[in-house]
Amino acid sequence: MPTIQVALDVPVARLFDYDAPQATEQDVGCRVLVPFGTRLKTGILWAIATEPGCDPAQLRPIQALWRDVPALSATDLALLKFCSAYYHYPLGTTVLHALPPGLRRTKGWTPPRRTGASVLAQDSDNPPLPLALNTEQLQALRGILQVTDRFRCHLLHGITGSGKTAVYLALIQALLAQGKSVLVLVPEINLTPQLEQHFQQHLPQTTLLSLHSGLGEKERVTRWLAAQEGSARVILGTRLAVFCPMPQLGLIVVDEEHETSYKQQEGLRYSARDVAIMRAQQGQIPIVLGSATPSLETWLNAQRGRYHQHSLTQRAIAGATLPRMRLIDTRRTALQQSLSTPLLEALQTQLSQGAQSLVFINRRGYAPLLRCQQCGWSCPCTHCSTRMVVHLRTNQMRCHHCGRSRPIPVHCPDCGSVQLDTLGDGTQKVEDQLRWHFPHARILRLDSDTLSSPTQWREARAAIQQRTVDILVGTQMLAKGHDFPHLTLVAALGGDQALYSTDFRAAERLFSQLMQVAGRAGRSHLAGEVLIQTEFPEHPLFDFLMRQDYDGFAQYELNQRRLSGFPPYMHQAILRAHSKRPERLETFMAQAHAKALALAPKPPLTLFDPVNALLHRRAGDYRMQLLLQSPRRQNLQEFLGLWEKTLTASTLRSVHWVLDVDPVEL
DNA sequence: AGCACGCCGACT
DNA sequence: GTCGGCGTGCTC
Repeated sequence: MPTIQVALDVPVARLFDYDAPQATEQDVGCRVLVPFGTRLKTGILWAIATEPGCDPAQLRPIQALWRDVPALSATDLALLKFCSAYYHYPLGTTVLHALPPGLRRTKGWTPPRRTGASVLAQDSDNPPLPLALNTEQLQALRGILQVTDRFRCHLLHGITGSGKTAVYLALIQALLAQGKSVLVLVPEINLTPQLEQHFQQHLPQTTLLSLHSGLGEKERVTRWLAAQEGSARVILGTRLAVFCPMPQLGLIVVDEEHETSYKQQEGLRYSARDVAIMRAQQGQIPIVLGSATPSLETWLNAQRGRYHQHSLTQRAIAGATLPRMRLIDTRRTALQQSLSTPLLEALQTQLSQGAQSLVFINRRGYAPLLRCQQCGWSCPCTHCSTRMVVHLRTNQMRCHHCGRSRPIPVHCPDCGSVQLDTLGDGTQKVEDQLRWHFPHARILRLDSDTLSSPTQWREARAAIQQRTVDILVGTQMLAKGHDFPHLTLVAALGGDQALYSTDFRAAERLFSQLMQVAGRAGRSHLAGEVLIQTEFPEHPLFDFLMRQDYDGFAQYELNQRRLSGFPPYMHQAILRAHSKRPERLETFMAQAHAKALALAPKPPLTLFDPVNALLHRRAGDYRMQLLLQSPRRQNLQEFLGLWEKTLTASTLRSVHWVLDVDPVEL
């Protein structure tokens, strides 16, 4: 009677054995329903075992073996096994969380009644548009297509508006013609509808589906299955799509590869970009990482020749040029609240010419701070070690970390003073200031408070395209990947707090963010202008930014990282722990530290002391962390393997912990 | 993670 | 006398 090993969604880093008389090798990768303790659980049949790895008396028979959907392939399972090992995360949890939630239920899969609704209507009246590529685009295309039958990692480094998407499309067409499927990853759910429509127009005969967390449960399973059985040939998805089974996969594209949203910040803390690279390596297929401002990790790999680099240095639309850049020193310029005179003048000129402008401020809400002038009280969140943000429109103070809200106080709860001031700017305050300065302008604010539904996005995009808006005010939601052909002025405010940050990646992020937002200006034949207000014009970052010199910036910043021993010259991992009970958390961290010391870490490996997280308390949880680093990845991985075992053995009740390998936030 | 079991305080 | 707190241990 065969015994099977089952991967289950339990935080125990081990497989569980069951009796399954009906199971064969063909069923490996199938879903099984098993009794677990007093309950039933859905698991994945991981392997057929010749003999049980536990006392045979403990074996229980499975409840059901589901062959209702295809089994995960050996390749799919291998990728998950790799992720579990690399991120030091329990195998069962890794495997189950890679499945869409609809396949994790303790019920079999019943397909929805209506079918085909998910597939875009294929418009056979419109022939595929014959793609016109410029010399650089063709060169990149040919370079990438040179070798498609084995692993190769390509960096497509193209300035904003250089037409990276057209290169992706041509690549997809070429791979589809070879009978292959393609996986395209994008950083944000907001980018999928646009790109999906664009791709579908150019690939009218191809079934193309998007895959992201915004879909309904049934829909997500339906699309996942379409990819798994091979009927969907192109999958366009957010980070979770990196685990989507695709039997004929011939190419992976990671658009905006530098985006931090590829990194999952809870549970299995994977980087979809890195998992995509591992997947391409396992499948022996090419992968293309695209960006105008590659991450320094990727850039260094390209410099070292590990990745093949292709550059697009020209804007794709003939006659389109890069925008003029201007820096405004806010210490030496008159400011009317947060807006400088040159900025107001530039906006006025735009308005009088009927031209469209964008004011970028990467902070939503009205103001980040409400402060009592008498006693300094500043509305701390009761559950987080942070202060609440003023949201004037809804008359709320809101915590951006736990989501709690309260009405805006009329007087200070500590001293009773009614002199409460707002400090700093958010999108709402800037919007108000602009309305005051330009009462006749049509102003549209775009941030996650106004753009929470796809409908709102669609309406906003339509308004921008049809030029019924003069000034857009928005956060980075606006900066990514959007093509606004009428936009000719971009003004960026308040990037300065990034330069006060203790995070060594702050400059890299600010540079890339400002390059992205600057890139929204003058993408078609209209010339663009970019104004950047800062208190620190002497920061070297701005020199490179003014020249839009990514290469120079990367070289400068890499040198800084090398000198100070930071990534990408160093590999890091963080033990992150949290608990409602601070004393237990401290005990756990002290023990974890002692255990790490007991493993006698040798020189290339550095072990730091446990410290409070930057946000020490979040939603009522106390948080601490412990950093480990080594210039050699293998060295770090080996140590983590040993340490992880001792941590698992001593897990204190009520303390939760994870290892974060290759963290992007400290 | 759930969910049992088990051992100590204030209530019908 | 028991209801219920959470501290501990197990799940094939």
